[in-house]
Amino acid sequence: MRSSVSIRDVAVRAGVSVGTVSNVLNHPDRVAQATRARVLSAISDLGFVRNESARQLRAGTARAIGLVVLDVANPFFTDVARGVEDVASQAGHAVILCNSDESAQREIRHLELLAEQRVHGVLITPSDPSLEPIRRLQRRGVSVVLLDHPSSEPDICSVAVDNRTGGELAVTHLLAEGHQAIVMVNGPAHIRQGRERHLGALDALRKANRDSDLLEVIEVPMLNVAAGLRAGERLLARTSRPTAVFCANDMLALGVLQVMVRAGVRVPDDLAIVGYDDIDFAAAAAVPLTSVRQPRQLIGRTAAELVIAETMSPDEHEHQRVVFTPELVVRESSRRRRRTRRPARRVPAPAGSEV
Amino acid sequence: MRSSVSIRDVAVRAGVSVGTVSNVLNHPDRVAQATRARVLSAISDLGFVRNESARQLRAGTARAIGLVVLDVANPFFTDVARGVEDVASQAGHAVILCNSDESAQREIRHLELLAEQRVHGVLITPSDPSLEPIRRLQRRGVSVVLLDHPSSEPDICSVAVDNRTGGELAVTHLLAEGHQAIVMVNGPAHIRQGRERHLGALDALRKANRDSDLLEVIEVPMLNVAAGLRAGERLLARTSRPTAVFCANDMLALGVLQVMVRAGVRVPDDLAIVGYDDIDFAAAAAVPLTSVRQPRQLIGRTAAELVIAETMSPDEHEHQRVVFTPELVVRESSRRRRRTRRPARRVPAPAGSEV
DNA sequence: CAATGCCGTTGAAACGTTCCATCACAGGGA
DNA sequence: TCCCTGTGATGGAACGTTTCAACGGCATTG
Repeated sequence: MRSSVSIRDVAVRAGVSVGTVSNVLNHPDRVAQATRARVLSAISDLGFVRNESARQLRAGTARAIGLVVLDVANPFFTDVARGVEDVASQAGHAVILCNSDESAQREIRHLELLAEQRVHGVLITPSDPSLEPIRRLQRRGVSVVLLDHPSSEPDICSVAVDNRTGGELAVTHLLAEGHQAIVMVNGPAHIRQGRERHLGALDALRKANRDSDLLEVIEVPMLNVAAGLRAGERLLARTSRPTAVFCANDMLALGVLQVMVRAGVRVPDDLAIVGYDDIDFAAAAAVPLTSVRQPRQLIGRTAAELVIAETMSPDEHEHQRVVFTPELVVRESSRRRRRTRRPARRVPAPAGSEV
Repeated sequence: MRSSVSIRDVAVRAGVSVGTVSNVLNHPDRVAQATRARVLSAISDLGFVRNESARQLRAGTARAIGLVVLDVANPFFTDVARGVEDVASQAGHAVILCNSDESAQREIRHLELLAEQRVHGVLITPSDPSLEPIRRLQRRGVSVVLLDHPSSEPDICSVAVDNRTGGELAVTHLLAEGHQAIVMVNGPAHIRQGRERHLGALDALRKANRDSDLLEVIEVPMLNVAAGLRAGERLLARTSRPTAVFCANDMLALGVLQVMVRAGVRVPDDLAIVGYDDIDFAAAAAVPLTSVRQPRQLIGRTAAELVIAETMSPDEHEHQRVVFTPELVVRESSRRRRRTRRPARRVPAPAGSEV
């Protein structure tokens, strides 16, 4: 319990005024060497810890930034978070990590909370397509940077990766491998990333002069492994199966892959799979997963730098729209021509495996 | 910018005193229906958001609990975090998530920060074996619960899984599969979990009347995939290789597995691998990974409940030491007798595969 | 010697809440 | 008529900081 010790107690013990103690804490150069030493020893004697809420109340703003992501369990976001954290802690800011679970309602609650905390800025992957709660926050003077979501309007910073190009890369690759029936396993329609990746997939078809019917979409409610498993089971239960699946992220792809491997469906021979994000686990999957790589940490770093820059000088700040370009990483899960990975392996080539 | 609107502005607009506005916020029953309505509409007109630091300053404590983990990028911890978050948000608390990266120094910095924030309680997986920084926090009246770390002393709550039993389960299983040379890939010595899993492994040897030389230890600096990759390469470079590897967690195991698969080492025939934690990705690995399962979310939930209970009634609180029992999940990565998972597969059985 | 400038320190105001003792008022019972 | 009670509203104190104008003392300068 020890009713917590305040700056006043320290002042009494050191025989100085509270103002001086505060100066020792915040402007050590303003106070004489001897006094400073006295105050510091009083601080350590009493075990004084500055009360951040009081500091904040006076200062008007917290030394923290909020980070709202769709799902912390997704390694993509933890990597982004790592980038954010690096930059933020460099600048002396704490990071408050929130999970919206792709729910607009939870997003609103978290933003409310961050507003009450008077955070400096917020980095957010929006769940609510209207961006309305975010606007409200902005109107209150909080700098906001959209994460993994390009801004359509010019009055807000954003850091994103070109999802449309990513989707196009993935499907162009599958077409080049000769696939004629592709299913895209996508998240809920209000998740913009998925919508854009889908548009990119359609671009790929168009550019290859293929009919857009070639691509069918299966929508799942969440972007995690469990949803991937269910999608895989749905695919398995069908009478006519596609020859390739493009998943909106790696978690879904790993789920689908797991179902296929268990059911004895050969990947990629019977079914090719392409994921998105290239999380670390993609390379270690049952069949190493082809995926679209995004510069995860860099996204986080850039976003954090933007938000900090904006809070430093809100007036001359120019809103930026940073877009990174994704990159296709081809691995075994989508290679028609199978590499003889394991020396002992001598499997009769399935029909149609010649490219 | 809109210099933020305070409770006072609301009061003026609604034609009441600040006390009344505060009552509307905190004790709505105390204020008459009509007044309440007037105040509420003033609040929404002005877009008032309560200043949490002011509230906190007055109340003396934040509505938040801190969660310090070794590595957010480890799915084990994100699952634990999910459990914590569920319980905490139920109780109206925010969760401040910190990453110690297994570094005692970062741990200290984070605890310092949490102390400044006057959090209600802290859940922590300690990096610093001395627990000294944690003691300091306790002395200041913050409730602490050790996470994934049994407490040796009776004056602190802890929630853990019996690591020693887990280690024993893993190695007993490997011995039963006939392995004669086992390597344990372990994290740094100051990480208690790893030390205990190692002790359990030795228990298994003893109970089977085997010589303890049978188990060799490779120590790596971190418990992540990258470290696992390096460990795998070290193993690969050796002239005499073990027949089985037990990794201190799944991230390491996935790293080792990836190296082996790439190098054409057959798993489990040439090298069996057992991991620890049974993260979701373990089942989806190149060769589905045998692992020791821990009740991840439950650990988080229990710890959060304990810390909240302790902060509610610090005096009559009985410190508890909760220990869960782990469970071995056997998958293909350690099964001597290979199941014919893929119909096409007909691999000549390697010598000694008959159990 | 007076004026000036600098350094280190002080004391009080302010930040936005919550809490609490107090008060105004209306209605009911004696 | 007076007193009592209960309901709602009020005003100010308190929480622990930071900031800032003011001040005293000392050295320097004219």
